[in-house]
Amino acid sequence: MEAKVIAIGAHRGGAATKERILDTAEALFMEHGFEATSLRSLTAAAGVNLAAVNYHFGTKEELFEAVLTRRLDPMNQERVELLDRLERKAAPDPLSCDRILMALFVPALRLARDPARGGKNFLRLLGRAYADPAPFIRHFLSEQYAVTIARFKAAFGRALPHLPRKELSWRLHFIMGALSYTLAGTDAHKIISELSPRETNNDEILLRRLAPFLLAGLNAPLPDLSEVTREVDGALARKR
Amino acid sequence: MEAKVIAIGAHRGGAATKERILDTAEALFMEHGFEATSLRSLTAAAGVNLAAVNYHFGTKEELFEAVLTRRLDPMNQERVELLDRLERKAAPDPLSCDRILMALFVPALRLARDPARGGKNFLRLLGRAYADPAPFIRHFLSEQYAVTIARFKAAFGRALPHLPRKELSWRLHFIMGALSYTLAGTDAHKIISELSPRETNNDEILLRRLAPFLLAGLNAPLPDLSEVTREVDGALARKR
DNA sequence: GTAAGATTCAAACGAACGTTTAATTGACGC
DNA sequence: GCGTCAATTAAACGTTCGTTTGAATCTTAC
Repeated sequence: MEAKVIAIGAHRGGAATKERILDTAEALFMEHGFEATSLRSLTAAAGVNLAAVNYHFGTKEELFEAVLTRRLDPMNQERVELLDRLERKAAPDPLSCDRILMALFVPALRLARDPARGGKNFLRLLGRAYADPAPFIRHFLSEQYAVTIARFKAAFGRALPHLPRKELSWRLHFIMGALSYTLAGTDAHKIISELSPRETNNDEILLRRLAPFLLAGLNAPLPDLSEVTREVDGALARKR
Repeated sequence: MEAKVIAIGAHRGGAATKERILDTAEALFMEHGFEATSLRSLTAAAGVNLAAVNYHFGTKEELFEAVLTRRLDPMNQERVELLDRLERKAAPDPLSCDRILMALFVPALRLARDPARGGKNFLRLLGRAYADPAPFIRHFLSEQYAVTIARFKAAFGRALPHLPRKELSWRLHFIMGALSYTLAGTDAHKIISELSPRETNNDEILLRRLAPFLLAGLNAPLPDLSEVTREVDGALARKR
């Protein structure tokens, strides 16, 4: 009898407008970024009053954080739970890299597939947020991800015992880069080449292409840092 | 006798203020992004009049494009020239992947090393620009890169004849993602883990770590797309 | 039915934005 | 020395921004 009260029209249960704001914000922040999205266009698109954002969320920044938290918290929780489950199943052997990657990708796929949870929009927004220079976004994301990333890093460390921890940190960084860049790409693909929209919009095919690529990168031979400047300098000297 | 006239003070040769604007814009756009950088703070930091930007560059967007073009054009030209030279040296054999990657990285390294050409600032700005949702930036970058990317894609295609062209397109996309994300990361590293500033600021070590990672990814086995939904669905079903 | 509280609304706030204008300044060829 | 033109300057343009306000409206419990 509570859910029945919540209707489409205004003035009927504040939760409706609050969610309409979140949904619209998710789409507009994804499309134009944080700075370029005005509260006026946002509230107009959501069909709510201009003051509604400040009333329900406080400030524009807090709205942005609410948009991220709504999807990110459950997704990261799923990731860790899946990782735990897979690790228990593999015990006492350490979990293999490809299964760890799966624990990282599958919850993201679940989210991308579920239109009720924002579908593809949110992953794109997340990818964009990673590259946003705004300090409050960076702080927020690093806090949100700290625990999850540490957990996955430990798992990768067990799967790749020969890999120095510093090298592992870097490769995790590369993985997050390729992942967020790929997920963020709406028309970014155009920069690279002729990929049909049907290809670029299918997040599942995308991640199944990305996984082997990253897996091979994780198992790559260690870089030779002894002669750091030699060969490069050679190429440079040959130029001038 | 012409260079002598150009002095520090105002009113002496317009080229001075024009470059001071470009340098300052490079730094501020890198730090705060395009939207969040106001022409007022920019011109104040550069020590020039507010109207100077519009006078010399037309609009704020044209200024941004000028900032990018100044470094990007020579860098991409270097890349293609280096690629041509290496290919001629390897002929009639096709150039190996690691050398193609070198042709991609070395000019970027040269730029990052040269303080007179903006140093590290510009690569960070470029990485950020790749993820910026502003349409004019995306159009600009895709036009700027179209020729260069196509040239490198052809080279990779010869080095990896067994790789389907579509798969190659994706892997090039992943490479650009890891590259731009890595270069863009000022404090983005904090999200991942404990990497000392000395590590994160040394672009040379960075790229020498990135190269083997990407090289392995390029040579990864083909993804199995036949059972696209099977295993993933299994993991999903196990969840609920 | 009415009081209390939550929500919506129109309107306005002051500040900051990108851009334009008109006047001023300096350099340079004649 | 003077006219020409490029460059700089201070001021203002109109617009848009995020946020706040106080009244109006709806919901809910008694």
